[in-house]
Amino acid sequence: MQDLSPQQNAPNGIDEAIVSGILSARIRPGTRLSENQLASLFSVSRTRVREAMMRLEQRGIVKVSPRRGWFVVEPSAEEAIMVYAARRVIEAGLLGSMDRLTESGRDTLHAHLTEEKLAIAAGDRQRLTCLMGDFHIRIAELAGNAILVEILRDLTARTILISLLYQSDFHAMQSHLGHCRIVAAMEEGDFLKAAALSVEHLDEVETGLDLSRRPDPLADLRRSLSLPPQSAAPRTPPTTKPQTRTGE
Amino acid sequence: MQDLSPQQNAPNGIDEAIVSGILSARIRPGTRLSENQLASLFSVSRTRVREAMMRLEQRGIVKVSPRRGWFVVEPSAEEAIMVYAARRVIEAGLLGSMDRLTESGRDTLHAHLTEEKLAIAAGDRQRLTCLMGDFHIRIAELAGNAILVEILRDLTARTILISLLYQSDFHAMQSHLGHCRIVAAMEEGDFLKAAALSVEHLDEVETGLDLSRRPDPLADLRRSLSLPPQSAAPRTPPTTKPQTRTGE
DNA sequence: CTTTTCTGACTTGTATGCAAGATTTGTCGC
DNA sequence: GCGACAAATCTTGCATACAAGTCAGAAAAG
Repeated sequence: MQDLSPQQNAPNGIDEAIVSGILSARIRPGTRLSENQLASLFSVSRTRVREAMMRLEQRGIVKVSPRRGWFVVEPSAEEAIMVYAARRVIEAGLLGSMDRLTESGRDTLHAHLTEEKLAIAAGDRQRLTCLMGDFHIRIAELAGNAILVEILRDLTARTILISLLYQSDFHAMQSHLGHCRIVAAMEEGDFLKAAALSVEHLDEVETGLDLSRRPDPLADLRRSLSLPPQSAAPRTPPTTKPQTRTGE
Repeated sequence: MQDLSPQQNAPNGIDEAIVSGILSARIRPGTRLSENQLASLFSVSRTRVREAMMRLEQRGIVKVSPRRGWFVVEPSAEEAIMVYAARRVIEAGLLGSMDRLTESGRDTLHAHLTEEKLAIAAGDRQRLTCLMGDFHIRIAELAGNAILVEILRDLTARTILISLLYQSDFHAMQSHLGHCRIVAAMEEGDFLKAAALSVEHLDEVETGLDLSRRPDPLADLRRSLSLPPQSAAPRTPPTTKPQTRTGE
Protein backbone atom coordinates (compact mmCIF):
# COMPACT_ATOMS: atom_id res chain seq x y z
CA MET A 1 0.00 0.00 0.00
CA GLN A 2 2.52 2.54 1.08
CA ASP A 3 6.15 1.83 0.42
CA LEU A 4 9.00 1.51 2.87
CA SER A 5 8.67 3.25 6.19
CA PRO A 6 9.24 6.96 5.66
CA GLN A 7 11.59 8.20 8.35
CA GLN A 8 13.04 4.77 8.83
CA ASN A 9 16.55 3.94 7.81
CA ALA A 10 16.69 2.21 4.45
CA PRO A 11 20.05 0.49 4.94
CA ASN A 12 20.15 -1.36 1.68
CA GLY A 13 18.11 -3.74 -0.33
CA ILE A 14 19.51 -6.92 1.18
CA ASP A 15 17.76 -6.73 4.54
CA GLU A 16 14.39 -5.92 3.06
CA ALA A 17 14.74 -8.47 0.30
CA ILE A 18 15.23 -11.26 2.80
CA VAL A 19 12.52 -10.06 5.15
CA SER A 20 10.16 -9.68 2.24
CA GLY A 21 11.01 -13.18 1.13
CA ILE A 22 10.13 -14.50 4.55
CA LEU A 23 6.96 -12.43 4.84
CA SER A 24 5.69 -13.94 1.63
CA ALA A 25 6.85 -17.43 2.65
CA ARG A 26 9.19 -17.73 -0.32
CA ILE A 27 12.06 -18.37 2.08
CA ARG A 28 11.65 -21.29 4.41
CA PRO A 29 13.00 -21.58 7.95
CA GLY A 30 16.43 -23.17 7.99
CA THR A 31 17.29 -21.82 4.56
CA ARG A 32 20.99 -21.35 4.15
CA LEU A 33 22.05 -17.81 3.30
CA SER A 34 25.51 -17.86 1.81
CA GLU A 35 27.45 -14.64 2.08
CA ASN A 36 29.12 -15.25 -1.25
CA GLN A 37 25.92 -16.02 -3.09
CA LEU A 38 24.14 -13.00 -1.69
CA ALA A 39 27.16 -10.87 -2.47
CA SER A 40 27.15 -11.79 -6.13
CA LEU A 41 23.36 -11.61 -6.29
CA PHE A 42 23.40 -8.03 -5.11
CA SER A 43 26.68 -7.20 -6.81
CA VAL A 44 28.38 -6.08 -3.62
CA SER A 45 31.17 -7.47 -1.52
CA ARG A 46 30.72 -9.82 1.39
CA THR A 47 31.24 -6.91 3.77
CA ARG A 48 27.85 -5.39 3.13
CA VAL A 49 26.15 -8.76 3.14
CA ARG A 50 27.66 -9.48 6.53
CA GLU A 51 26.44 -6.15 7.86
CA ALA A 52 22.95 -6.98 6.69
CA MET A 53 23.17 -10.38 8.35
CA MET A 54 24.27 -8.83 11.62
CA ARG A 55 21.22 -6.59 11.57
CA LEU A 56 18.91 -9.46 10.72
CA GLU A 57 20.44 -11.54 13.49
CA GLN A 58 19.70 -8.72 15.91
CA ARG A 59 16.12 -8.80 14.71
CA GLY A 60 15.85 -12.49 15.46
CA ILE A 61 15.42 -13.45 11.82
CA VAL A 62 18.66 -15.23 10.99
CA LYS A 63 21.26 -17.04 13.04
CA VAL A 64 24.89 -17.81 12.39
CA SER A 65 26.41 -21.16 13.07
CA PRO A 66 30.10 -20.41 13.57
CA ARG A 67 32.21 -21.20 10.53
CA ARG A 68 29.26 -23.04 9.05
CA GLY A 69 26.97 -20.43 7.68
CA TRP A 70 23.98 -18.17 8.11
CA PHE A 71 20.55 -19.71 8.34
CA VAL A 72 17.04 -18.41 8.56
CA VAL A 73 15.96 -19.16 12.12
CA GLU A 74 13.99 -22.26 12.94
CA PRO A 75 12.14 -21.20 16.08
CA SER A 76 11.91 -23.83 18.77
CA ALA A 77 8.60 -24.62 20.41
CA GLU A 78 9.56 -22.44 23.37
CA GLU A 79 10.43 -19.55 21.10
CA ALA A 80 7.18 -20.01 19.22
CA ILE A 81 5.23 -19.72 22.45
CA MET A 82 7.18 -16.60 23.39
CA VAL A 83 6.58 -14.98 20.02
CA TYR A 84 2.85 -15.50 20.27
CA ALA A 85 2.83 -14.29 23.86
CA ALA A 86 4.72 -11.18 22.84
CA ARG A 87 2.33 -10.52 20.00
CA ARG A 88 -0.66 -10.92 22.29
CA VAL A 89 0.83 -8.47 24.77
CA ILE A 90 1.72 -5.87 22.18
CA GLU A 91 -1.31 -6.10 19.96
CA ALA A 92 -3.78 -6.20 22.80
CA GLY A 93 -1.99 -3.33 24.50
CA LEU A 94 -2.00 -1.40 21.26
CA LEU A 95 -5.69 -1.82 20.61
CA GLY A 96 -6.52 -1.16 24.23
CA SER A 97 -4.66 2.12 24.09
CA MET A 98 -6.50 3.36 21.03
CA ASP A 99 -9.59 5.48 21.47
CA ARG A 100 -10.82 6.34 18.02
CA LEU A 101 -10.66 5.18 14.44
CA THR A 102 -10.18 7.87 11.86
CA GLU A 103 -11.98 7.93 8.54
CA SER A 104 -8.84 7.13 6.60
CA GLY A 105 -7.96 4.42 9.09
CA ARG A 106 -11.30 2.78 8.52
CA ASP A 107 -10.76 2.98 4.77
CA THR A 108 -7.30 1.46 5.06
CA LEU A 109 -8.57 -1.49 7.05
CA HIS A 110 -11.52 -2.05 4.72
CA ALA A 111 -9.23 -1.95 1.74
CA HIS A 112 -7.02 -4.49 3.46
CA LEU A 113 -9.89 -6.84 4.23
CA THR A 114 -11.00 -6.57 0.61
CA GLU A 115 -7.52 -7.58 -0.50
CA GLU A 116 -7.66 -10.55 1.82
CA LYS A 117 -10.98 -11.60 0.31
CA LEU A 118 -9.58 -11.26 -3.19
CA ALA A 119 -6.52 -13.32 -2.36
CA ILE A 120 -8.69 -16.03 -0.84
CA ALA A 121 -10.94 -16.07 -3.88
CA ALA A 122 -7.94 -16.20 -6.20
CA GLY A 123 -6.26 -18.84 -4.07
CA ASP A 124 -3.07 -16.79 -4.16
CA ARG A 125 -1.32 -18.42 -1.24
CA GLN A 126 1.82 -16.30 -1.18
CA ARG A 127 -0.09 -13.07 -1.32
CA LEU A 128 -2.45 -14.33 1.35
CA THR A 129 0.38 -15.19 3.71
CA CYS A 130 1.76 -11.73 3.30
CA LEU A 131 -1.61 -10.07 3.81
CA MET A 132 -2.46 -12.07 6.91
CA GLY A 133 0.67 -10.87 8.60
CA ASP A 134 0.31 -7.35 7.31
CA PHE A 135 -3.09 -6.94 8.88
CA HIS A 136 -1.60 -6.61 12.33
CA ILE A 137 1.05 -4.25 11.09
CA ARG A 138 -1.62 -2.03 9.55
CA ILE A 139 -3.25 -1.73 12.95
CA ALA A 140 0.02 -0.72 14.56
CA GLU A 141 0.49 1.86 11.81
CA LEU A 142 -2.93 3.23 12.60
CA ALA A 143 -1.93 3.63 16.22
CA GLY A 144 0.88 5.78 14.89
CA ASN A 145 3.74 4.21 16.82
CA ALA A 146 6.63 3.51 14.48
CA ILE A 147 8.58 1.66 17.16
CA LEU A 148 5.85 -0.87 17.73
CA VAL A 149 5.31 -1.19 14.00
CA GLU A 150 8.90 -2.21 13.57
CA ILE A 151 8.75 -4.66 16.46
CA LEU A 152 5.58 -6.21 15.14
CA ARG A 153 7.03 -6.52 11.68
CA ASP A 154 9.86 -8.67 13.02
CA LEU A 155 7.51 -10.71 15.18
CA THR A 156 5.31 -11.26 12.15
CA ALA A 157 8.26 -12.55 10.19
CA ARG A 158 9.01 -15.00 12.96
CA THR A 159 5.35 -15.97 13.13
CA ILE A 160 5.41 -16.93 9.49
CA LEU A 161 8.50 -19.05 10.02
CA ILE A 162 6.80 -20.72 12.96
CA SER A 163 3.70 -21.52 10.97
CA LEU A 164 5.82 -23.00 8.21
CA LEU A 165 7.42 -25.29 10.75
CA TYR A 166 4.56 -26.29 12.96
CA GLN A 167 1.34 -25.63 11.08
CA SER A 168 0.25 -28.72 9.23
CA ASP A 169 -3.01 -27.34 7.97
CA PHE A 170 -4.82 -24.07 8.14
CA HIS A 171 -8.00 -22.47 7.01
CA ALA A 172 -7.37 -18.97 5.76
CA MET A 173 -11.03 -18.13 6.04
CA GLN A 174 -10.96 -18.54 9.80
CA SER A 175 -8.21 -15.97 10.20
CA HIS A 176 -9.87 -13.63 7.78
CA LEU A 177 -13.06 -13.76 9.80
CA GLY A 178 -11.05 -13.06 12.92
CA HIS A 179 -9.66 -9.97 11.26
CA CYS A 180 -13.13 -8.89 10.20
CA ARG A 181 -14.41 -9.22 13.74
CA ILE A 182 -11.55 -7.09 15.07
CA VAL A 183 -12.22 -4.38 12.52
CA ALA A 184 -15.91 -4.47 13.34
CA ALA A 185 -15.18 -3.94 17.02
CA MET A 186 -12.91 -1.05 16.16
CA GLU A 187 -15.61 0.54 14.06
CA GLU A 188 -17.97 0.27 17.00
CA GLY A 189 -15.36 2.16 18.96
CA ASP A 190 -15.08 -0.75 21.37
CA PHE A 191 -11.32 -1.11 21.47
CA LEU A 192 -11.29 -3.27 24.57
CA LYS A 193 -13.43 -5.74 22.70
CA ALA A 194 -11.07 -5.47 19.76
CA ALA A 195 -8.15 -6.19 22.06
CA ALA A 196 -9.90 -9.23 23.50
CA LEU A 197 -10.76 -10.45 20.03
CA SER A 198 -7.15 -10.00 19.01
CA VAL A 199 -5.94 -12.14 21.90
CA GLU A 200 -8.56 -14.71 21.06
CA HIS A 201 -7.54 -14.66 17.42
CA LEU A 202 -3.88 -15.23 18.23
CA ASP A 203 -4.80 -17.97 20.68
CA GLU A 204 -6.78 -19.64 17.95
CA VAL A 205 -3.85 -19.55 15.59
CA GLU A 206 -1.42 -20.76 18.23
CA THR A 207 -3.72 -23.61 19.18
CA GLY A 208 -3.68 -24.70 15.56
CA LEU A 209 0.05 -25.34 15.77
CA ASP A 210 1.54 -28.74 16.38
CA LEU A 211 4.43 -27.73 18.57
CA SER A 212 5.38 -31.30 19.33
CA ARG A 213 6.44 -31.79 15.75
CA ARG A 214 10.21 -31.81 15.35
CA PRO A 215 11.48 -29.64 12.53
CA ASP A 216 12.33 -31.87 9.60
CA PRO A 217 16.03 -31.61 8.72
CA LEU A 218 15.38 -33.15 5.34
CA ALA A 219 12.62 -30.73 4.38
CA ASP A 220 14.67 -29.00 1.71
CA LEU A 221 15.73 -32.15 -0.03
CA ARG A 222 12.26 -33.58 0.30
CA ARG A 223 10.76 -30.56 -1.40
CA SER A 224 13.40 -30.54 -4.10
CA LEU A 225 12.52 -34.08 -5.00
CA SER A 226 8.79 -33.35 -4.84
CA LEU A 227 8.35 -35.90 -2.10
CA PRO A 228 5.36 -35.56 0.25
CA PRO A 229 6.04 -33.55 3.39
CA GLN A 230 6.93 -35.38 6.57
CA SER A 231 3.83 -36.82 8.17
CA ALA A 232 3.20 -37.95 11.72
CA ALA A 233 2.78 -41.54 10.58
CA PRO A 234 5.73 -42.21 8.28
CA ARG A 235 4.08 -45.18 6.58
CA THR A 236 0.95 -43.32 5.66
CA PRO A 237 0.63 -42.63 1.92
CA PRO A 238 0.45 -38.95 0.99
CA THR A 239 -2.91 -37.24 1.17
CA THR A 240 -4.30 -36.40 -2.22
CA LYS A 241 -5.69 -33.06 -1.13
CA PRO A 242 -2.99 -30.36 -1.49
CA GLN A 243 -2.34 -28.60 1.77
CA THR A 244 -2.96 -24.93 2.03
CA ARG A 245 -0.37 -23.27 4.18
CA THR A 246 -0.37 -19.62 4.99
CA GLY A 247 1.52 -17.44 7.35
CA GLU A 248 -1.31 -17.39 9.76
CA MET B 1 21.59 -9.76 39.89
CA GLN B 2 21.84 -12.42 37.26
CA ASP B 3 24.34 -11.87 34.52
CA LEU B 4 23.83 -11.70 30.79
CA SER B 5 20.78 -13.36 29.34
CA PRO B 6 21.38 -17.10 29.27
CA GLN B 7 20.32 -18.41 25.88
CA GLN B 8 20.91 -15.01 24.32
CA ASN B 9 23.71 -14.40 21.90
CA ALA B 10 26.72 -12.77 23.51
CA PRO B 11 28.15 -11.17 20.37
CA ASN B 12 31.08 -9.46 21.98
CA GLY B 13 31.82 -7.04 24.74
CA ILE B 14 31.48 -3.90 22.68
CA ASP B 15 27.71 -3.88 22.38
CA GLU B 16 27.13 -4.58 26.01
CA ALA B 17 29.77 -2.14 27.15
CA ILE B 18 28.07 0.70 25.33
CA VAL B 19 24.58 -0.29 26.39
CA SER B 20 25.75 -0.65 29.96
CA GLY B 21 27.34 2.78 29.74
CA ILE B 22 24.05 4.25 28.63
CA LEU B 23 22.01 2.35 31.20
CA SER B 24 24.12 3.82 33.95
CA ALA B 25 24.06 7.27 32.34
CA ARG B 26 27.83 7.36 31.95
CA ILE B 27 27.36 7.94 28.23
CA ARG B 28 25.33 10.94 27.25
CA PRO B 29 23.09 11.28 24.20
CA GLY B 30 24.97 12.71 21.27
CA THR B 31 28.26 11.21 22.39
CA ARG B 32 30.53 10.55 19.49
CA LEU B 33 31.63 6.94 19.15
CA SER B 34 34.75 6.76 17.03
CA GLU B 35 35.36 3.45 15.32
CA ASN B 36 39.10 3.84 15.67
CA GLN B 37 39.01 4.70 19.34
CA LEU B 38 36.69 1.82 20.16
CA ALA B 39 38.84 -0.48 18.07
CA SER B 40 41.98 0.32 20.01
CA LEU B 41 40.09 0.34 23.30
CA PHE B 42 38.91 -3.20 22.73
CA SER B 43 42.03 -4.26 20.87
CA VAL B 44 40.19 -5.35 17.78
CA SER B 45 39.96 -4.05 14.25
CA ARG B 46 37.41 -1.57 13.01
CA THR B 47 35.52 -4.41 11.38
CA ARG B 48 34.20 -5.78 14.62
CA VAL B 49 33.46 -2.33 15.97
CA ARG B 50 31.41 -1.57 12.89
CA GLU B 51 29.48 -4.79 13.28
CA ALA B 52 28.65 -3.83 16.84
CA MET B 53 27.55 -0.38 15.69
CA MET B 54 25.30 -1.88 13.05
CA ARG B 55 23.60 -3.98 15.69
CA LEU B 56 23.23 -1.02 18.03
CA GLU B 57 21.82 1.06 15.20
CA GLN B 58 19.24 -1.65 14.60
CA ARG B 59 18.35 -1.41 18.27
CA GLY B 60 17.77 2.32 18.01
CA ILE B 61 20.67 3.18 20.28
CA VAL B 62 23.19 4.77 17.94
CA LYS B 63 22.95 6.54 14.61
CA VAL B 64 25.48 7.11 11.89
CA SER B 65 25.93 10.42 10.17
CA PRO B 66 27.44 9.48 6.82
CA ARG B 67 31.20 10.03 6.66
CA ARG B 68 30.98 12.00 9.88
CA GLY B 69 30.72 9.46 12.61
CA TRP B 70 28.63 7.37 14.94
CA PHE B 71 26.67 9.07 17.67
CA VAL B 72 24.54 7.94 20.55
CA VAL B 73 21.01 8.85 19.53
CA GLU B 74 19.41 12.08 20.69
CA PRO B 75 15.74 11.17 20.57
CA SER B 76 13.46 13.88 19.27
CA ALA B 77 10.35 14.89 21.17
CA GLU B 78 8.26 12.76 18.82
CA GLU B 79 10.48 9.75 19.38
CA ALA B 80 10.36 10.32 23.11
CA ILE B 81 6.59 10.21 23.03
CA MET B 82 6.67 7.03 20.98
CA VAL B 83 9.11 5.35 23.34
CA TYR B 84 6.93 6.07 26.33
CA ALA B 85 3.84 4.97 24.45
CA ALA B 86 5.54 1.74 23.49
CA ARG B 87 6.62 1.12 27.06
CA ARG B 88 3.12 1.74 28.35
CA VAL B 89 1.69 -0.70 25.84
CA ILE B 90 4.21 -3.42 26.54
CA GLU B 91 4.49 -3.10 30.30
CA ALA B 92 0.77 -2.79 30.84
CA GLY B 93 0.15 -5.70 28.51
CA LEU B 94 2.77 -7.71 30.32
CA LEU B 95 1.38 -7.12 33.78
CA GLY B 96 -2.15 -7.62 32.54
CA SER B 97 -1.23 -11.00 31.14
CA MET B 98 0.31 -12.24 34.39
CA ASP B 99 -1.82 -14.16 36.81
CA ARG B 100 0.40 -15.07 39.71
CA LEU B 101 3.57 -14.02 41.47
CA THR B 102 5.86 -16.81 42.53
CA GLU B 103 7.70 -16.86 45.82
CA SER B 104 11.05 -16.29 44.18
CA GLY B 105 9.55 -13.56 42.04
CA ARG B 106 8.34 -11.76 45.12
CA ASP B 107 11.78 -12.08 46.66
CA THR B 108 13.47 -10.76 43.53
CA LEU B 109 11.26 -7.69 43.46
CA HIS B 110 11.69 -7.03 47.16
CA ALA B 111 15.43 -7.33 46.84
CA HIS B 112 15.30 -4.87 43.99
CA LEU B 113 13.23 -2.36 45.92
CA THR B 114 15.67 -2.67 48.78
CA GLU B 115 18.53 -1.88 46.43
CA GLU B 116 16.63 1.16 45.21
CA LYS B 117 16.20 2.34 48.79
CA LEU B 118 19.89 1.83 49.50
CA ALA B 119 20.93 3.74 46.39
CA ILE B 120 18.62 6.61 47.33
CA ALA B 121 19.99 6.69 50.84
CA ALA B 122 23.56 6.60 49.56
CA GLY B 123 22.79 9.21 46.92
CA ASP B 124 24.45 7.00 44.34
CA ARG B 125 23.00 8.59 41.25
CA GLN B 126 24.53 6.30 38.66
CA ARG B 127 23.46 3.18 40.44
CA LEU B 128 20.02 4.64 40.95
CA THR B 129 19.57 5.41 37.29
CA CYS B 130 20.49 1.87 36.44
CA LEU B 131 18.16 0.41 39.06
CA MET B 132 15.22 2.57 38.07
CA GLY B 133 15.39 1.23 34.55
CA ASP B 134 16.10 -2.30 35.65
CA PHE B 135 12.93 -2.49 37.69
CA HIS B 136 10.80 -2.78 34.60
CA ILE B 137 13.13 -5.32 33.09
CA ARG B 138 12.88 -7.45 36.23
CA ILE B 139 9.14 -7.56 35.79
CA ALA B 140 9.47 -8.68 32.21
CA GLU B 141 11.89 -11.36 33.36
CA LEU B 142 9.33 -12.54 35.87
CA ALA B 143 6.80 -12.88 33.10
CA GLY B 144 9.31 -15.18 31.49
CA ASN B 145 9.27 -13.73 28.00
CA ALA B 146 12.82 -13.24 26.79
CA ILE B 147 11.71 -11.44 23.65
CA LEU B 148 9.89 -8.76 25.58
CA VAL B 149 12.78 -8.50 28.01
CA GLU B 150 15.12 -7.68 25.17
CA ILE B 151 12.72 -5.16 23.69
CA LEU B 152 12.23 -3.48 27.04
CA ARG B 153 15.95 -3.35 27.65
CA ASP B 154 16.43 -1.31 24.49
CA LEU B 155 13.47 0.90 25.25
CA THR B 156 14.87 1.49 28.72
CA ALA B 157 18.18 2.57 27.24
CA ARG B 158 16.37 5.05 25.05
CA THR B 159 14.33 6.19 28.03
CA ILE B 160 17.48 7.06 29.90
CA LEU B 161 18.80 9.04 26.95
CA ILE B 162 15.48 10.86 26.77
CA SER B 163 15.55 11.76 30.42
CA LEU B 164 19.09 13.06 30.09
CA LEU B 165 17.91 15.34 27.31
CA TYR B 166 14.56 16.55 28.51
CA GLN B 167 14.41 16.00 32.24
CA SER B 168 15.51 19.11 34.06
CA ASP B 169 14.78 17.85 37.53
CA PHE B 170 13.53 14.69 39.03
CA HIS B 171 12.69 13.21 42.37
CA ALA B 172 13.92 9.66 42.61
CA MET B 173 11.67 9.03 45.58
CA GLN B 174 8.57 9.53 43.48
CA SER B 175 9.55 6.84 41.03
CA HIS B 176 10.60 4.53 43.81
CA LEU B 177 7.19 4.89 45.40
CA GLY B 178 5.60 4.16 42.05
CA HIS B 179 7.57 0.95 41.87
CA CYS B 180 6.56 0.03 45.41
CA ARG B 181 2.91 0.52 44.57
CA ILE B 182 3.22 -1.71 41.51
CA VAL B 183 4.86 -4.45 43.53
CA ALA B 184 2.20 -4.15 46.22
CA ALA B 185 -0.55 -4.60 43.65
CA MET B 186 1.24 -7.63 42.28
CA GLU B 187 1.50 -9.13 45.72
CA GLU B 188 -2.23 -8.66 46.14
CA GLY B 189 -2.59 -10.63 42.95
CA ASP B 190 -4.31 -7.67 41.33
CA PHE B 191 -2.39 -7.52 38.08
CA LEU B 192 -4.87 -5.28 36.34
CA LYS B 193 -4.31 -2.74 39.07
CA ALA B 194 -0.57 -3.22 38.66
CA ALA B 195 -0.93 -2.59 34.94
CA ALA B 196 -2.92 0.56 35.55
CA LEU B 197 -0.38 1.73 38.10
CA SER B 198 2.39 1.06 35.60
CA VAL B 199 0.70 3.22 32.98
CA GLU B 200 0.14 5.89 35.57
CA HIS B 201 3.76 5.69 36.65
CA LEU B 202 5.06 6.09 33.11
CA ASP B 203 2.65 8.94 32.49
CA GLU B 204 3.98 10.64 35.59
CA VAL B 205 7.54 10.34 34.38
CA GLU B 206 6.66 11.49 30.88
CA THR B 207 4.78 14.47 32.24
CA GLY B 208 7.90 15.44 34.12
CA LEU B 209 9.74 15.91 30.84
CA ASP B 210 10.15 19.25 29.16
CA LEU B 211 9.78 18.13 25.58
CA SER B 212 9.76 21.67 24.27
CA ARG B 213 13.37 22.04 25.25
CA ARG B 214 15.68 21.77 22.30
CA PRO B 215 18.59 19.47 22.86
CA ASP B 216 21.55 21.63 23.77
CA PRO B 217 24.31 21.27 21.17
CA LEU B 218 26.75 22.86 23.57
CA ALA B 219 26.10 20.42 26.38
CA ASP B 220 29.44 18.68 26.05
CA LEU B 221 31.45 21.88 26.12
CA ARG B 222 29.34 23.25 28.93
CA ARG B 223 30.00 20.19 31.04
CA SER B 224 33.69 20.21 30.24
CA LEU B 225 33.94 23.76 31.54
CA SER B 226 31.83 22.95 34.59
CA LEU B 227 29.26 25.53 33.59
CA PRO B 228 25.68 25.18 34.83
CA PRO B 229 23.37 23.19 32.58
CA GLN B 230 21.17 25.04 30.13
CA SER B 231 18.20 26.52 31.97
CA ALA B 232 14.84 27.76 30.72
CA ALA B 233 15.64 31.31 31.84
CA PRO B 234 19.14 31.98 30.54
CA ARG B 235 19.80 34.91 32.88
CA THR B 236 18.93 33.02 36.04
CA PRO B 237 21.95 32.25 38.19
CA PRO B 238 22.54 28.55 38.80
CA THR B 239 20.57 26.95 41.57
CA THR B 240 22.70 26.13 44.55
CA LYS B 241 20.99 22.83 45.17
CA PRO B 242 22.69 20.16 43.09
CA GLN B 243 20.27 18.57 40.68
CA THR B 244 19.61 14.90 40.94
CA ARG B 245 19.13 13.34 37.58
CA THR B 246 18.27 9.76 37.15
CA GLY B 247 17.14 7.63 34.29
CA GLU B 248 13.63 7.72 35.51
C1' DC C 1 40.62 43.21 9.30
C1' DT C 2 37.45 40.37 6.71
C1' DT C 3 36.40 36.99 3.36
C1' DT C 4 37.52 33.30 0.39
C1' DT C 5 39.98 29.40 -1.05
C1' DC C 6 42.58 25.58 -0.49
C1' DT C 7 45.00 22.06 1.72
C1' DG C 8 45.52 18.39 4.91
C1' DA C 9 44.04 15.64 8.60
C1' DC C 10 40.41 13.46 10.10
C1' DT C 11 36.01 10.42 9.52
C1' DT C 12 33.36 6.37 7.59
C1' DG C 13 32.33 3.17 3.30
C1' DT C 14 33.69 -0.75 0.81
C1' DA C 15 36.47 -4.28 -1.12
C1' DT C 16 39.88 -7.67 -0.66
C1' DG C 17 43.10 -10.93 1.31
C1' DC C 18 44.27 -14.37 4.37
C1' DA C 19 43.50 -17.45 8.39
C1' DA C 20 40.88 -20.97 10.77
C1' DG C 21 37.46 -24.25 11.14
C1' DA C 22 33.73 -27.46 9.23
C1' DT C 23 32.07 -30.49 5.73
C1' DT C 24 32.35 -33.17 2.03
C1' DT C 25 34.50 -36.19 -1.02
C1' DG C 26 37.86 -39.16 -2.72
C1' DT C 27 40.96 -42.91 -1.56
C1' DC C 28 43.02 -46.55 0.61
C1' DG C 29 43.07 -50.70 3.36
C1' DC C 30 40.56 -54.57 4.71
C1' DG D 1 31.14 -53.88 0.00
C1' DC D 2 32.41 -51.08 3.94
C1' DG D 3 34.69 -48.25 7.34
C1' DA D 4 38.52 -45.09 8.43
C1' DC D 5 41.50 -41.57 7.11
C1' DA D 6 43.07 -37.53 4.56
C1' DA D 7 43.00 -33.90 1.57
C1' DA D 8 40.41 -30.67 -1.05
C1' DT D 9 36.88 -27.37 -0.89
C1' DC D 10 33.81 -25.06 1.02
C1' DT D 11 32.24 -21.72 4.92
C1' DT D 12 32.73 -17.57 8.03
C1' DG D 13 36.03 -14.49 11.08
C1' DC D 14 38.83 -10.75 11.08
C1' DA D 15 42.30 -7.41 9.73
C1' DT D 16 43.88 -4.32 6.49
C1' DA D 17 44.12 -1.20 2.45
C1' DC D 18 42.31 2.20 -0.09
C1' DA D 19 38.49 5.31 -1.71
C1' DA D 20 35.64 9.11 -0.75
C1' DG D 21 33.60 12.54 1.84
C1' DT D 22 33.69 16.19 5.79
C1' DC D 23 35.56 19.68 8.44
C1' DA D 24 38.83 22.77 10.51
C1' DG D 25 42.44 25.78 10.04
C1' DA D 26 46.07 28.03 7.40
C1' DA D 27 47.09 30.90 3.77
C1' DA D 28 46.05 34.09 0.33
C1' DA D 29 43.22 37.71 -1.75
C1' DG D 30 40.37 41.68 -1.23
